[in-house]
Amino acid sequence: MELSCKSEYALLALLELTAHYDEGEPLQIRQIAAQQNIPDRYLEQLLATLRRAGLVRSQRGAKGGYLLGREPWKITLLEVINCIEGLDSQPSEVMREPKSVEGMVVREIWQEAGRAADAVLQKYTLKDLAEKRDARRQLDIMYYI
Amino acid sequence: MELSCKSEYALLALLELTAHYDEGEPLQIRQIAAQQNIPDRYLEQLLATLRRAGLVRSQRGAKGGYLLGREPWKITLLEVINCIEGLDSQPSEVMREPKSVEGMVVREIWQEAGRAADAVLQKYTLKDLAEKRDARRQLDIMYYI
DNA sequence: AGTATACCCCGGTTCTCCACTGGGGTTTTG
DNA sequence: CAAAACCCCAGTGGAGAACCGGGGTATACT
Repeated sequence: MELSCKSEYALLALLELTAHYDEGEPLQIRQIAAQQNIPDRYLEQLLATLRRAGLVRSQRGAKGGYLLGREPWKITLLEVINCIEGLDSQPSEVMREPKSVEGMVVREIWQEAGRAADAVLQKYTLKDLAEKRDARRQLDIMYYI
Repeated sequence: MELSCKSEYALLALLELTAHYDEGEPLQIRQIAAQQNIPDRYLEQLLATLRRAGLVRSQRGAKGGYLLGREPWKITLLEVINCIEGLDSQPSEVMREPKSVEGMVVREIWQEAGRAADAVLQKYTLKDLAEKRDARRQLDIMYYI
C-alpha cells in the first residue's frame, strides 16, 4: 500500500473542507493550500478531478471556492482514492496481459489483497477521519500538560 | 495494491522452483527465464536478492543453479514481496514526515489498510500458489473439451 | 589440468510517471 | 469594469523501474 502524494493532498483538502462544512461558505484554494502546506497550483488540479466526480462543488468568480459535494459521513476514503488514483492506473493494469497460468493466479491473489485493503478504506468516511483528528488533538494537549 | 514487475517475476521464478522441488536438482537461470518469459539478466538480480534473504540457495559452477531455501509450504508470499520490494521503498516512507496531525491520521489508516493486504499475502504460501495453478490447469483442460 | 558452464558483482541506459509549474482563459462579485 | 476566483492545457525536472553489459569467480566434467 503506497500512499501517493496526490491522494494524501486530496484527503487533507477534503478534511479541511469537512472542518468548515457547517459554515456553508466556500473555502478558497489558497486557504486550503496554505493551511495544509500543499502547492496551490497542484491542488487546483486535484480539486478539479474531485469536482468532476461530484465529491466537491465549486463556486466560480470572486468570493468563490469549494464545498463538499455531500455530507462528510457519506464520503468514504475509498471513493476519494478511486477518484484520484483511478483513471490513469487502470490502463496500465489492462495492457500487460498475464499470458501464463501462473501469472493469472498471482494476479488473483493480488486482487484479493487489494480488496482487503479497499474494505478498510471503505469503512472510513471523512467524518470518521475528522473525529480521529480531533481525538488526536485532545491527546496531544494532554501529553503537553 | 500495485503488483510490480519485479515482484511478479520473483514469484513466477519461485513457483517454477517449487514445481521442481521434489527432484532436488538445481534449476538454472536460463531455464527459469525461458519458461516464464523473464529477461534472464534481470532475473539474475532478483534471485541474488532472494538468495541474500535465504529464500533460495544457489550452487555455483557448471551444473549449478538455484533451489528453494526452504520447503514450499514454509515460504509465504508476504516474505517474498517484503524481500524484493522491501529495502528501497522504506526510506521513501520515512523521509517524508507527516508534519501535521491530519497527516498522521491519514498515515495510520493507510497502515491499517496495508496490514489488511499483508494479512492476505501472509496466509498464502508457495505451495498454495502451486496448488491453485494446478487446479486452474485442470479447469482449462475441462473447458477445452 | 583445462575448459566450459554456471553464478556473482557492479555499473550504465532508457523510459515512464509523479510532483510541480506556467500561461492563458472564463465566470462572478462588488 | 476590474479584481478575484476557478478553469483548461501544456511543459519540465527528477526519481525510480526495467533492463543490458562487462568482466570476474567458483565448480563439474573430461
